[in-house]
Amino acid sequence: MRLSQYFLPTLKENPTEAQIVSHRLMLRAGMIRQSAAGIYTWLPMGLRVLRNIERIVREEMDRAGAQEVLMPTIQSADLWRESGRYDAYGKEMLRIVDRHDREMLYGPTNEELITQIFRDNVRTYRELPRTLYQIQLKFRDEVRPRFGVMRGREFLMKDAYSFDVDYESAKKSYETMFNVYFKTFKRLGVTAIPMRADSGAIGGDLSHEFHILAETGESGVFYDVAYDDLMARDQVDLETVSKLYAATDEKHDPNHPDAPPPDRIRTARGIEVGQVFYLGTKYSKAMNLVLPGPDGAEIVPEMGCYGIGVSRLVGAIIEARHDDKGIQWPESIAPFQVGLINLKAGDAAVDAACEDLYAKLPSCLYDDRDERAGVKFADMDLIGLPWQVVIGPKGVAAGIVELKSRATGEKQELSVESALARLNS
RNA sequence: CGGGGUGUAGCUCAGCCUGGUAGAGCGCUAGCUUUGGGAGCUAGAAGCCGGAGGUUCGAAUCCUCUCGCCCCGACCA
Repeated sequence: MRLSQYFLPTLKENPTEAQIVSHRLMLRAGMIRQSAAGIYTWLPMGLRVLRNIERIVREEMDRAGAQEVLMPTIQSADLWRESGRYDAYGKEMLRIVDRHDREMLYGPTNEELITQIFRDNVRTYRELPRTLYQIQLKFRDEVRPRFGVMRGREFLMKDAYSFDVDYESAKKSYETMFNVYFKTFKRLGVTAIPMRADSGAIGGDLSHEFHILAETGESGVFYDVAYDDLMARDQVDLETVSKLYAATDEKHDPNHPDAPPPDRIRTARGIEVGQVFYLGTKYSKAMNLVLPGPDGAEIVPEMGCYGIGVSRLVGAIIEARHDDKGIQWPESIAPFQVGLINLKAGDAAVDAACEDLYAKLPSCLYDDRDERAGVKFADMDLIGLPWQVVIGPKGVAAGIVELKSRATGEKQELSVESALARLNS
């Protein structure tokens, strides 16, 4: 993509509406624009990141055997009356009346809908276990939206639902998802520690929250130092993790039987980006999801639900990865892998060298604008692509380009060939 | 939902107290000069001063109401 053609409205100054760093950077880097309190438009740069996160989430869910569906955002109130949540949910639920005076709502979550789908379309326990998921917009009418995309009212969420014949099987589904989360966050380039959690309004008992560690996190977290090693692994099992202590400030109890001695507790701040719940039969029972079981007797499937705040992750990852100049994207979700800076647009030799390299880089944002060098460096640092290639008249004359890592700031001068080899490896 | 702010040009803000008909910096447009870390000069364009009432000869400024947005708290992916 040529920057001269790209819709990328960057800002030099911080908009007053944004108070925290990820929100500021997302506005300044031209990723989002606010359209109403807690409601955002995703501009091309932001959308690329959002899609990349989605892609990784989707790949890991699919790999674990979950199947993607897409449920509507607007649902009928009657469905929610079946579970009793239409009245229980409160003002966070956005309620709508259609032209026929039917009561509708914009879904804040989807247990009811997915349970209905199962009830209406599954005939026997032999079809279990199944895990379905979707990546869809949700709406929760927060009293006080804030922190940009991290605490919006409209947000993009991956929500998954598992159905099993019994508790043992449900626990396996839970563990599978637990591992999916572990791998997903790892691929996203952040450390997300699973903490024992309350199950909140959704209900159930077995539950973990995944918190990304970031200095600006909303809640304080306390965890066993053993997590440092654990997080470096490729896979974890639930048994191991269940024994390790990790809690947010509201649940933290130094006297808890599992709590390690004080010198083995790490204190940090965290942003919740995912949660896994074992729901039991709360919804299946309430909504009369009943299947013929192995011995002919009826069974009520055991459910689990698993959420990842996809849009929130964009902000959360920025909170975890930035410096005073801008964002530092992990390669896995970067909107482009390389930013190519032409220091003298209009100079035949420099243009030719840039065009040549641009053609050979599959994921490259080429700053071909007629701007001063300082502007280009500043914008490139702000948007945070993992690699920068700088080409100017001096370098071209000497047959070299400069390669810079955004995250480490490390620069090296290389021939075009070795720069290409480095970037394409 | 309680408490506190704030709304003036695309962005950041001054002007308001003490009414007299709109300002700065950055950005934008054009020209010249510059050109390896957010350039300089010159000339421009750009605002129903959030909205509605009221007071007044006259309102960005004073009064009333209203809407938006932000912050703290309670609540949450």
